[in-house]
Amino acid sequence: MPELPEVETTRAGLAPHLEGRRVAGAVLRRPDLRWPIPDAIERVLPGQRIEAVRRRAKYLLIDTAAGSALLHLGMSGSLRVLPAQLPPRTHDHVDLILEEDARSPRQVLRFNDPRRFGCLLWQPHGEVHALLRGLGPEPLSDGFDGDYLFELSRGRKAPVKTFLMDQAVVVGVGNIYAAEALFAARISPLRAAGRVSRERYTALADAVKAILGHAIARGGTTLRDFISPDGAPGYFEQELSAYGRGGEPCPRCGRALKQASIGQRATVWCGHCQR
DNA sequence: CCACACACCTGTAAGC
DNA sequence: TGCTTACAGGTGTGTG
Repeated sequence: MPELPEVETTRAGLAPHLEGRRVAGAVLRRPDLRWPIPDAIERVLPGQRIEAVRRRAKYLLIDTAAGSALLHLGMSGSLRVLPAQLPPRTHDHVDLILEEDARSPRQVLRFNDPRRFGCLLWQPHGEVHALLRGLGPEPLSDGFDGDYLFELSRGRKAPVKTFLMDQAVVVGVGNIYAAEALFAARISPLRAAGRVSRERYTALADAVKAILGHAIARGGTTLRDFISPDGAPGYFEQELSAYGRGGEPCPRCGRALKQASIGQRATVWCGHCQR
C-alpha cells in the first residue's frame, strides 16, 4: 500500500483517535520487524500522552513528551485503531494499548505487516533519528520545485526516474507516482537526470505536486471508514495512466505503453509521448 | 560523491 | 488440482 499519499492518509486517519490520549502499554508479538524494536517502546512510551501524529517522508511520528515512536510501513504495513478485545490476526506484530477515556472503550493501535519491511523505532526527545537525516524536501513544500531539481541534477547520469525516487533528492515519490509524474511531464524515465532541461523539471515538479496532492485529497475521502475492517486505499487504480498498464494503449496517443525494469523497478512509459 | 546490485520477507498470481 | 516461479507499492547497505 504505502506511498506517500497512503502514509499521509494513515496519519490523518489516526490523528483524531490518538492525539490527547495516553499510551497504556505495548504488546510485542515478535521482537523485530525490519530492525529490532527498541526497549523504549515498552519501557518509556507507556504512560506517555500522545501530543501529535506527524509525518516526515514516509515515516510516521507519534510524539510524546519523552520522545517519538517512529514507524515506517515498508511495502505491506498498515495501522488500525481497533477494539482491544479483537483477537490479533496473522502478522499483527505490535499493539500500542490506548488508555480508555470517556468517549471510547479500550482500544489498541495495531501494526500489521506481512513482509516486515516496516519498522518501529524510538526517537528520544530533542534528537533526530539517523533515518530522518539526509532526507530531501517534502514534495508538497515550497522548497521543492523545478529549479531545485534542475540544479541538483546537473552532471547526474542516473535515469531521471531513479533520481526522482532518491529520498535524498525528494521524499515520498515511490514507484507508482514516479511513473505517473514522468508520464504527465512527458519525460522518458530512461533519460539521464542531468540531461533534462530546467523547463521540463518545472513541469515534472508541478506534476509531482498535482498527482500527490490529488491522491492525498482522494485518500482523505475514505477516512470515515478508517476503523472499519476494510482498509482505505490511498490511490485509485482506474486513475493511473501508466503504472501497471504496460502493453495497453497510451491514454494520450494510443500507442502501446512500454515496460522495462529501471533501477530494479518495473517501469511503464510511452516511447512516443515521453522523451 | 555517485551508480548500482542486493538484501530483507510473505502473499498472490501466473505458468506448467 | 498441485507445484514452481516471478513479482509486488520501500529503502539501507555494501561494492566499485
